[in-house]
Amino acid sequence: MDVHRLLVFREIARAGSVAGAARTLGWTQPAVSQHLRHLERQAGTALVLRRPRGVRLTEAGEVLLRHADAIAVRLHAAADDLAALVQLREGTVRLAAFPSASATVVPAAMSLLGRRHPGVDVRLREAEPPEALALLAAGEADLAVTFAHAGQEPDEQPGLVRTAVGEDPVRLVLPRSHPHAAGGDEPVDLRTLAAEKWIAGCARCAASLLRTCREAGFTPDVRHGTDDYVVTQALIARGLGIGLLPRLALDAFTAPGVAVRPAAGLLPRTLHLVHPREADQIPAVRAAVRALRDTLAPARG
Amino acid sequence: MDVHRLLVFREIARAGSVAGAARTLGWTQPAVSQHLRHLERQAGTALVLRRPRGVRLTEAGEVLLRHADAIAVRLHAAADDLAALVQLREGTVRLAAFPSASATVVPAAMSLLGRRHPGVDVRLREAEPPEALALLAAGEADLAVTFAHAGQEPDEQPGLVRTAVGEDPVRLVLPRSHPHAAGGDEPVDLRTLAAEKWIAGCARCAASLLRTCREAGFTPDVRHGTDDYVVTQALIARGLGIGLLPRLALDAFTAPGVAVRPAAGLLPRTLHLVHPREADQIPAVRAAVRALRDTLAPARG
DNA sequence: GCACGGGTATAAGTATTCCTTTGGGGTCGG
DNA sequence: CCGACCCCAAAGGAATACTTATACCCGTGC
Repeated sequence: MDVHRLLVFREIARAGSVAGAARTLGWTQPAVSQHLRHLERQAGTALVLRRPRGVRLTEAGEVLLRHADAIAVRLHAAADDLAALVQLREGTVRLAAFPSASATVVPAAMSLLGRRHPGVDVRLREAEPPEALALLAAGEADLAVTFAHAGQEPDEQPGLVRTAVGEDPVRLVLPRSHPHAAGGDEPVDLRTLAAEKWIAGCARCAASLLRTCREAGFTPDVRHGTDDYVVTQALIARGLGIGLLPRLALDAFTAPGVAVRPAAGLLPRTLHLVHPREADQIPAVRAAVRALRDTLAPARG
Repeated sequence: MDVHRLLVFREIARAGSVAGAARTLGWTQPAVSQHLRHLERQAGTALVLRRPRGVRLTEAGEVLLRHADAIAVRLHAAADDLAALVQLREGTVRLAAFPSASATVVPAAMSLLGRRHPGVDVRLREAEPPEALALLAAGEADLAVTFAHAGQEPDEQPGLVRTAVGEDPVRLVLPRSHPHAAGGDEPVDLRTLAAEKWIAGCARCAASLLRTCREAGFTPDVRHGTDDYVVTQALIARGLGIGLLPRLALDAFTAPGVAVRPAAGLLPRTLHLVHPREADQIPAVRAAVRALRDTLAPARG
């Protein structure tokens, strides 16, 4: 049972004649006639009776017409649903982002996306970069916002594409009572901090800290470790150490008891958008990427 | 939105991979891959994400799959319904037949058809041949049982095909009190009846009566006219005239007060089945034709 | 009565679509 | 690292689809 022929048959029934169907289809009459013949052969029964002024459906033809109509309706519904997705009148993006982005640029981007495409639904899940990549690989997220510290090769996951969308500068964070707390925008010389106690972040942040200090000529005395930038700042405010934090984290939250200074030799981290290779063919994902990029562009540099 | 591609896509979704769909379809993998590519181009969005061990549907793919499933269901239903009609598990035949056939061979044929194909529904409508042809032409009947007297050209309706299926001999009907009432199977000589009063039937039957008598050398004195073979016999039984009736009418009903004799020179009428030209491509009609033919065959001659 | 205009079908030829073949890239598991 | 399996892209032959050309049938109107 050939579906195309069924739809041609539907036109015949609608027009009441083979020639009429040919006109509405923009074909010649024999083309439609052949379709009808093949369909009748497949069906094993006459579907129409040829009368002087056209054709008239047989019982089998009437039965077939009802099914053909139902199929045509479904086909239109499918096209409509797809159009809604393509034109971003609906759709869902499952987004994974690391905490400090989730608190700053991601909400801003979601808001922008919501203004541009009110029908698109975004579901955010907070995840550190490795977990975010795992979510993508497992098909549980469509798009991830990740970062990599300068000089660190980000793990390349097969099938995922990564695009850099901006840099997040890293700052020195000190207790307010620290001798270097004042000084404004003047870069601090890291070598003057060789004897400090340090607080490190996640594994890759800690590696970046070690590398930076080594290039400054010393090995830091790391006393504490935590992923959480609120915890980090609480420790620092109490004078339990000093640390490095990216600007996004400080934008999200800066504790009253700490001072933030730039320092020479601090390499920024790079922000990335990651998604499955063909996911940029998905309109909602593409729109989310655009919104994130547009939001992050001012943060660049 | 190409329906075939939609059904191929459905196989991809079912199999979970392009290669798997190709296996179930008996095609090569690139064939299926091209269908998918075209479908995605038409849709304007990715429908699947290519993963190491196959593909995974996107949101748009899931939406499309639901519609494709619905279409496939309808398609199977259409095939099933057609099969029921073709295999005569159901179907309707609208039959038109003239009165004496409707009382004799047609019920027998309907019974035979009902035994052969219990699912086929027959609707009988009694109609003299001209009306029966009009019903066929108007599409209100599928098959007609008609007759034509020997030597009469039946009206040829365009688009209808007529097949002779037997002959119905015509008999002389007399009052029981008539001098010729006795005599059994010995043919009566019509010329001995030139002085009788006659009762004629329908227009064409009357014409046949006139022709027969003329060939016998006289013009009949037609006193009464009626289509109805019961009325005809009532008149004859009362001695109001004599007449000719076909055997089918006498099979249906023979009045107690009449005698039936063969006569030399009485030409039989021919029974016909008439239907629209392609209606023999309709299984239920074909089955009804067979049943009628099988029932009429013994009546032949 | 016969040409005309509507409808139908069939036959043959050209186009197009479809599927296969071939070759190559990517990822997983031994 | 190789083999198995998945995917894609490009090119060619085969099948299908549509057109052209022709003929038939029926109702109508000159």
